Formats: sequence, structure tokens, C-alpha cells
Amino acid sequence: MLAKSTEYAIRALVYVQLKNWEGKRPGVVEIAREIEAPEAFSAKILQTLTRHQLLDSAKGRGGGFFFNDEQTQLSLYKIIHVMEGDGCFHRCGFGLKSCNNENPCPLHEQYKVVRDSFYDIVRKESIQSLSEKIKKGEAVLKRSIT
Amino acid sequence: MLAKSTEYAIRALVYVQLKNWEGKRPGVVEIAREIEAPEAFSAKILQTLTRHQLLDSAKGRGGGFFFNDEQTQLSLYKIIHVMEGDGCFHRCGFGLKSCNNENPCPLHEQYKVVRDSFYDIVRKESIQSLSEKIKKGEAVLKRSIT
DNA sequence: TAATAAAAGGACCCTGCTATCCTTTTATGA
DNA sequence: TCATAAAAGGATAGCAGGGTCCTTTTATTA
Repeated sequence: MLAKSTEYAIRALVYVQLKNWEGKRPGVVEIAREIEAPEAFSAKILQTLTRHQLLDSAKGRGGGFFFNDEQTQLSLYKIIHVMEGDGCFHRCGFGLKSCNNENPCPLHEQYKVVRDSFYDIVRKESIQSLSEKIKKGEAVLKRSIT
Repeated sequence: MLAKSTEYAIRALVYVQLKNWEGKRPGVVEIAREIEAPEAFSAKILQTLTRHQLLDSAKGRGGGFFFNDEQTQLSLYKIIHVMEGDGCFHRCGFGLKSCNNENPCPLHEQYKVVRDSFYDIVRKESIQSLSEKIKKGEAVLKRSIT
């Protein structure tokens, strides 16, 4: 399971990408509202993302968040790595410090399969691929108002 | 990823099972030492497990922890459920409250596969099946002293 | 050039999980 | 029956992640 801040980060970035495709640069207030996340906390997260250059931002009137020309493919892995490190791809499911192929815990083989397939997903999928799905109407970003 | 307390719980229960098979009932101090977990915290965890009747215990001199005749097959799922609930088997990987087949988040299909295969593992594997592997020398409970 | 709008940054609070300590209860066996 | 050994239980501390608030910096535009 991902940290809450990582989930917010991914949702925020998807929203920014969708808006960018419309030629817009959303601000914190709008992003937080649309992804249903606390405003001040979203600001902190967006700050972290821009500091690590996964995202670009413009200060001042008319400013906001956007992807620049060098940020056109952002894998989920990179986001997870920046937000919470990559421990979840390495750690033993049993909690052993030195669990590996030579010295396996009793869950090692099976857990590795799960962990690795999660790793594959987040390496392949990107903010852009997820945003595409939403744009095409194949998926949603927030719960539909019923 | 499982909570630390859940990991301790599983390791503790495996140790108890291995000792039970030798006709012994280990106490908190011994268990904590062998699974490399803090003593007082282990006591709390074992208390939780016995309160939920996943494990039995005997007070007083010569007492300790053991599985009784109705506790011969304990799935990892039950332990996870008692220690931290079953949220990790239901929650959306994207953090959406109402993400489901009809209203999927952009990660839904792929994440579901990972989550479900983890669920399958913890339903199938038990304290007894893990302990068997250790008894046979196919796996280890703690890091080997090198 | 001054008013305004926006992100950046620093300081701080709160909550839940992790962990400890101390007392109480219960059983054994010398 | 009393000393001792063990689990049970209550109270509390520590800490990281989640979250808020307020000030500063930067840019726009009227």
C-alpha cells in the first residue's frame, strides 16, 4: 500500500496533466479541491514534487503547476521514489533484514512475485498513461457525484 | 506492506509452533529474543492474539504460549485481520473511496491483480505451512549468524 | 509602481502506531 | 502455604506521517 501523500501526489499530477492538455496551469486551491485532498498538505506535496523537478511551477499572478518540455513521461515509480523511497520494492514480507534467494524467509518466493509485479506496473504506467485513460473516459479521477 | 506488529505476530506464532512441535511452550522473553523483537511489545502482541483466540496461553510457573486442539490451522489472513484489519485487501491503489469495476480508477484493473494474488497467498499459507518449511530447512526464521 | 495573486518555505500541531514500564492476576511446586 | 514464575492489563512515552498556519518571495497587470 502506498502512503497517503504518494496517493495525493499521483492524483494531483494526473489532474495537472489533464489541465495542461487543455492549455491551463492549475493552482494549489483548484488542484486540492478537484482531487479531494487537504489544501495546505497538497501545497507541501506539490512543493516536494517541483523541488525534485518532477513538475514545474510558475509563481505570481497567472502562475500554477505544469509539466515542462523535459517532463513529458513521468513513471509512477519516480513519484513513489521521491515521496516515500523504494523500500516497498525491496523489503521482506516477513520483516527479516537479510532475506534473499540464498537465505529466504518462508514467504520469500511467493511474496517476491507479488512485489515484482507491482514494481512492473509502476515502472510501465505513467502520469501520462493514466491521464490518457481518464481523457478517454475509461477511468475516473474522483468519485462521480451520484 | 504489512504493519510491523503484524510481522512480529507472524514470526512469533511460527516460533511458538516450532517449539510446540518439540513439546515446549515458550514464554514472552524467549519468543522476543528469538524473533528479534522488543520484549514488552511482543508481550502486547501475544496478548492481542490470545484475546482473539488465535493462540492459547497458560499463566503461572511453567506457563507459556501454545496452540490448542482447535487452533491447528491458522492462516496468515486471520492474523492480518486481527492485527491491522483487512483494508489492504479492499482499498484502491489510487486512494479513491469509491473505486470499483463500474467506476474504476486508472490503476484499478492492474492493481486488483496484485492485491488479489497477495490475498490468495495469505489465505493459503498458514503458520503451520511456514513452520514446516523452516523445520525442513527450506527457509529461516531469523537472519543466520554469519 | 503599487495592488494583487500565486508558489515557496518555515514552524508547528495532531494522531496513530510503536514501544516501555509497572502493577495485578494466576498458577506451580518446594 | 508461601516464594516464585509467568501471562494479563493499564498507563504512558516516543516518534513518524499526516496536516495546518503564517510569512516570504516572486511575478503580473492595472
